[in-house]
Amino acid sequence: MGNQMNDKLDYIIENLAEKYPAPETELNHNSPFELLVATILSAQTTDVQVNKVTRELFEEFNSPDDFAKLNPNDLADKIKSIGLYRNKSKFIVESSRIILADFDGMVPRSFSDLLKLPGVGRKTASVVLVGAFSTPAFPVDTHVFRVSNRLGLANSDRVEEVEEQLKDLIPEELWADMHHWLIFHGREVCKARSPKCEICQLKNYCNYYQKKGE
DNA sequence: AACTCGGGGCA
DNA sequence: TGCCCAGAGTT
Repeated sequence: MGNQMNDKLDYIIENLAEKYPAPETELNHNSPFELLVATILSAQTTDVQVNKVTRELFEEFNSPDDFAKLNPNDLADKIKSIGLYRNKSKFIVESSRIILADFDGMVPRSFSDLLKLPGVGRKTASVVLVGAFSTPAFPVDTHVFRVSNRLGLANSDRVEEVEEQLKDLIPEELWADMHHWLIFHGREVCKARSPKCEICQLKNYCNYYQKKGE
């Protein structure tokens, strides 16, 4: 049983070496703050639109100081194309104010402090820790959650548990690569609604695929 | 635990 | 043109 898991993990790790396209969906950023904003904007939002909107925003504004001065309604007008824009505008302005008031104008570098910012949950906090501060973390978004459960790398309906199970299973030096791979695989193959099991190299290791065949 | 926020993309 | 997709906060 543990052996099956090891075989499966080994197989996936070997396939990591096989190149998968660099995620152009990766949130680009020139500063921790820009990554924070981009990640808040990305919630519940499929894709590259976020990079475009973020670039436009940061041509005009740069620092928490700039954003803290904004009227959330004005910011909302600039980010309409990504949806949920009223919430996200409020989150970004309010987070900027908290960063100025409580964190010396610097994006906090700890998980617990990041969670104090509105619009920042465990997924967003983890993305910032990894992307801005090279701090080991394992962001569990819906791709990671779904793919891990289907493949049997994790088994839980709770995000926190999936995160713990993955961290226990995967050697820390592989967290980043595994994370990229899970997201890529979730987007391109192991899709939420119509997974392309026929082309999946891992179907023979997959709980979901086997259950489907029964 | 269920509901809300909102658009873009694709069948 | 309607259905599907993706997190965090609130009730």
